[in-house]
Amino acid sequence: MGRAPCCDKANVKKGPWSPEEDAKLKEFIEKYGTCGNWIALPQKAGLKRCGKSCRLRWLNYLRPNIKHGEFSDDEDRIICSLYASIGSRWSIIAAQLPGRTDNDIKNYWNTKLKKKLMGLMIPLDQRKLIQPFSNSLQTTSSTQYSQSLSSRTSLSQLYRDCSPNYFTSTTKSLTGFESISSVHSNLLYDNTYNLQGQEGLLGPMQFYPGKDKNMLIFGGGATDQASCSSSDGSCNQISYGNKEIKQENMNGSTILQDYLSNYYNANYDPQEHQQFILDYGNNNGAGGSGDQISTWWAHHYDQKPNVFSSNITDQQLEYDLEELKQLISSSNEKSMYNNY
DNA sequence: AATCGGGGCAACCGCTTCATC
DNA sequence: AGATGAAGCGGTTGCCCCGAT
Repeated sequence: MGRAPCCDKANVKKGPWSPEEDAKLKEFIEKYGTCGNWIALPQKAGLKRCGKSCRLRWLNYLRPNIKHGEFSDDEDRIICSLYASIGSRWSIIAAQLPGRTDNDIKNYWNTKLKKKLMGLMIPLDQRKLIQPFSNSLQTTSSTQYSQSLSSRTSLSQLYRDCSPNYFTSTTKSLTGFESISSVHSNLLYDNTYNLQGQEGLLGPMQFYPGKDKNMLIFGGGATDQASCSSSDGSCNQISYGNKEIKQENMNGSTILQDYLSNYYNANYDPQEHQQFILDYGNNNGAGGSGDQISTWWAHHYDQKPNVFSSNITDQQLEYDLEELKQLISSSNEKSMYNNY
């Protein structure tokens, strides 16, 4: 014997609410409140609805200060951070977003945000934005490399691996990983260069040597945060905050090569190494920094590297994308098993 | 113009948690 | 401490809309 139903199912209306029903419910609650009893409310309000249905309609749609429409980037970040920390506790997540309901956030996550996240970190060659320079390189597959990255590391771990001098802190807080912005001024000062491309000056770009010689991180560029001022347009000095950034033109490719040889304490041969480039930042589509670097590299070193792209910006790195992806796939697997 | 399929979202279902007796 | 019922919650469903064919 199951539990007694909360209402007389035969006499309650189901389906979408009419404007008249909305008005009745709103008027009643504004006048008398919920009286602490949703089950009894519909009868008092003259509605042929289940109490649970009234409660849901009020909480998700009718109550004051409900926010509908597009979610902001900030809201996205909060949802992602909390989902990474506590999972699908929608009511708790909703409590951090004034005006949003748990149902709204759940729907948004399931229909848009999840897909948006899963779409990040797709190798550029899969997006058909960069044509591989040589067939042999194409078969060494940045897909394989990115798969091996996914299986062994997270994006934040990758940053730390690749730039051990800068990423000493691995503190993970409730809201996610420490922003890399705090170390950015050092990176900019040491590692910002102008890249001289076939079509002229590409830079300024930042690069960070990888722990693995086959990996080079490029991205961001200083243009997001930096300002360049000069009367003749040569842009020899760039300001970042109060700091002036040293710049050199990498027109002969020797500076990068020298820098990397020095960094690795060994002769560095770009044709042997650096077949994989992680391009990060918010301009890594066609014509973006990864595309430009790939072209630049090909021009100077006679081979086109595989570019592994992440649409992630420093501010967005408050949650761990790879962990989120794992969470998403594991929850998908779980619901798949539940169907059997 | 009709049909189809996918996406988005409101609403429902049923399980869990909480409060009260 | 256990029983009961209401509220809360998350997963799922089903309808509507819109774009593609």
